[in-house]
Amino acid sequence: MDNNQVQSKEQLILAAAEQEFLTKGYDGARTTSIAQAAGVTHAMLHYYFRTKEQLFERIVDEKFATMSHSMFAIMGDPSLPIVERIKGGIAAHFDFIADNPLLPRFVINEIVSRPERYEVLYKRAGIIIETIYRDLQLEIDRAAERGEIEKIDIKMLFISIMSMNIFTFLAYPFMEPLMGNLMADREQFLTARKAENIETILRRIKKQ
Amino acid sequence: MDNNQVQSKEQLILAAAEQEFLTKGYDGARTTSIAQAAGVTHAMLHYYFRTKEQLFERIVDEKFATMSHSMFAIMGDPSLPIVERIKGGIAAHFDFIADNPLLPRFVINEIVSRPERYEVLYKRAGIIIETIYRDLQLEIDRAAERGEIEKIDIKMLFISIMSMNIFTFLAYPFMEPLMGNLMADREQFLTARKAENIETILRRIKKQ
DNA sequence: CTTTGTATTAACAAAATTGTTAAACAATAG
DNA sequence: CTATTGTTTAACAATTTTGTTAATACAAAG
Repeated sequence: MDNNQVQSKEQLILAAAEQEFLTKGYDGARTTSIAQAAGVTHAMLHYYFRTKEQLFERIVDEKFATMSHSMFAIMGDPSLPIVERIKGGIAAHFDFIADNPLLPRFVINEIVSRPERYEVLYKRAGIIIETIYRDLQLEIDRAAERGEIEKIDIKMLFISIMSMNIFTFLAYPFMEPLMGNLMADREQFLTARKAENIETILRRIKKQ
Repeated sequence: MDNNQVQSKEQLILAAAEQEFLTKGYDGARTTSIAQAAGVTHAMLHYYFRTKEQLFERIVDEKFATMSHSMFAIMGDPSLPIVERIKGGIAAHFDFIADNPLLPRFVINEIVSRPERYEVLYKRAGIIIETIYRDLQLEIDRAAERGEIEKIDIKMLFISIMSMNIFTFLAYPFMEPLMGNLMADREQFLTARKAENIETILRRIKKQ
C-alpha cells in the first residue's frame, strides 16, 4: 500500500469531511457529498468511519484541540515585559485564527447545538484555564501596583481580545459587503484590523 | 374566526418556527418538530406556508430587518455631543442584542451558507450605510480637529463596537463554562460587560 | 338551507439520506 | 500457490423528512 506517495482514501475522506463540516455544519453536511469530494464511493466512507457521527467526531476532536491551542496563544511569551507580552499574545491569537478562519463559527455552533456533549471536556478546561489565568492576573496586578498599567480583570481583557480577533473572521462574510472599500482587499484589511485590535487593547490597559 | 383572542394557528407556527430556526438553523430544523411545538399537525404547516423554504424566508426577512435595526442603534442620538453619542450608541446596540441574543449567530450562519441569496439586499444596504457613515465620520473629524478625541476611521470603530457587543452573546455558551465565577450570574456579567465595552471604546477615542 | 371557501385531519407518496451486505478484487504472508 | 486479510463496488434496505391529497368539518353568505 502506498500510504505516503498518494494520500490514502482515509486521508482523502477526512480532508473532504473537514471542509464539509466546517462550512456546512453537522446538519448541513452530506456523507454522499463528502465521499464525492474525496473521490470515493460513499460505501467507502462508511467502511472507514462506520457512521457520519463517528466521522464527525474525528473532526470535532481535532478542531476543539486547535481551538484550545489558539486560546493559549493569547497568553503570550512569559519572559517579556507585561505590555509586550500582551501585545504579542494578541498578535499570535489573531494569526492563529487567521490560519483557521472557519474554526470559531464551527466550535460555537457545535457548543450551542449539543452543550451536554462537552460538559466533561469543559469542566476540565475550565479548571486548567483558572489556574493559568491566576498567574497572569498576579503579574498584571504587580505591574498595576508599579503604576505601569491600569488594574484590570484578566478574564475581561481576554474576552475583549477574543471578541475583537474572532469577530473579525466570524463576521467577515457578513461585514465585507457592507463596508465598501475598507474590506475590499482582504490581506490589507486584516493587517489594519490586527493593528487596530492591538491598539484598542493597549489603550485599555494604559495608565492614564 | 378569533384572530386576537387566541393566537391563530399561523401565528403559533411562526412563533415555533422562529424558535426552531434560530436555535438549530435551516438544516437542523424539522418541520415536524416545528408543527409539534406549535401544537398543530404538520399538514397544517404546509397548508399555511407551502414549504419549509417559504416558512424559513418569513423568519429570515424579519430577522434581517431586526439585525439592520440593531446596527442603526450604534449611531446613537445625533443631538448629543460626540462622546456621549457614541457612549449611548454602544449601550443601545448592546441592549438590542441582549434582547435578541440568538440573532447574530443566525444571521452570520445564513450569510455564510447562502451568500448569493443576499447579494442584492446587501448591495443596497452597503450604499445606505456608506452615506450614513459619511456624516458621522465628518462629525468625528471635526471633533478630532477641535482636539476632543483622537482621529479614527468610523468603520473601524463600528467593527470594534460590534465585535465586543455581539461576541458577548455569540460566544456566551462557549465562554461561560470556561470563565469560572465571572459569568455565573448572567445579569451581573452582562452589566459588567456592557460597561467594559463602553470603557474600552471610549479609551480608544480618548485624546492622549 | 345550500353553496362556497377556508380549515383540518389522516393517510399516503416521493425524495433524500444514511447505512448494510454480498460478492469481487487486490495484496500479502506462509 | 493459496489462504487470509483487508479494500472496493454496486445494489439494496431502512429511515427520516418533506410535501400532497382526498375526505371531512365548519363558518359565512346568499
